[in-house]
Amino acid sequence: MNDGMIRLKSILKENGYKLTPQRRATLEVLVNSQGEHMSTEEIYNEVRKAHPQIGLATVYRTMILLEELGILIKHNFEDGRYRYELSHPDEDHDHHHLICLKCGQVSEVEEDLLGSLEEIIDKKHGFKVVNHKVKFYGHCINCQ
Amino acid sequence: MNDGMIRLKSILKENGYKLTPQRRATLEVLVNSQGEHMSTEEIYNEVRKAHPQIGLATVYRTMILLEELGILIKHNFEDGRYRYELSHPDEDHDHHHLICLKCGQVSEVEEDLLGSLEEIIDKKHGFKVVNHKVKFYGHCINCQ
DNA sequence: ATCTTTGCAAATGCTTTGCACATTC
DNA sequence: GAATGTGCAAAGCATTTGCAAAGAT
Repeated sequence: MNDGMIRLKSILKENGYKLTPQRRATLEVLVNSQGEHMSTEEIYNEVRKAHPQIGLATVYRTMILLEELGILIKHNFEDGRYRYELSHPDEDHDHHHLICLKCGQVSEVEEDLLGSLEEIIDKKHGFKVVNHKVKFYGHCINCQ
Repeated sequence: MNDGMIRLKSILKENGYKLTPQRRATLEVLVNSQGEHMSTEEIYNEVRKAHPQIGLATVYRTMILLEELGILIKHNFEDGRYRYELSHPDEDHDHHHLICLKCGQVSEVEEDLLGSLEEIIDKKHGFKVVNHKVKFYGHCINCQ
């Protein structure tokens, strides 16, 4: 068990959950697919390769759990299913996504740069921002 | 028929669609609920008051059509259904939304202020932004 | 022993579709 | 009268749930 898995296991334990073989297999798929945004069914199909008797409902339940614990970020790219990615423990806010309107490719942006906007939102609306989800739609470098 | 409805009718006509009584009733509900974010079923229930024999499928089909024409903006607030609002013809980008994590209230922000971020995205990624969807999660003024 | 987790199948709930009829140009 | 739009009921499909069995502490 590597460092990352030890960290995840302790998050589960702190919250009263166990690192079962099913959950571990699911986490391993997620760790090995960093940068992708997999749907629950895609994850299930991967997990099954290592763990053939697992049930789809278990993977669904695992996704819900991991999202509640902040281990996963849940995305909606409007294709009829939710997609997930591991959250980065050192990022305090979710990163932004670029979605190409032609080819559908999803890529990521590290820059945050919403500080000044969030300050204005606090001053004008009295709203304290905890997190944000930002998607940019447009044309990627290959599709212009 | 007021100015707004005339504009909407001409958008439909330009694209080869008719302003049927069902579509008009649906648009009227949307015009009269500006600032809200209604689900298709909620809209259907309103439309039925004026137009009792309308079918739910017709409203669903109307939402798809109006979104394709850019008349409606489709939102996902993670409550299991899509919600819609009229797009403002003078806004070139969708406005941002503030979502309270406690009470669920959704409010709107006029400020855009993503110009510099979009410039960086163009320079670094060669990605040409056409539109964006920005949601801020946090605590509204009443829930702090 | 008790509490948690799983697998299976069935249920749920939003949305879409097939089709016959109505309406519009 | 050809194309477009509608209403209804049925189908689709991602996700959730009930429940009995299995596993962990």
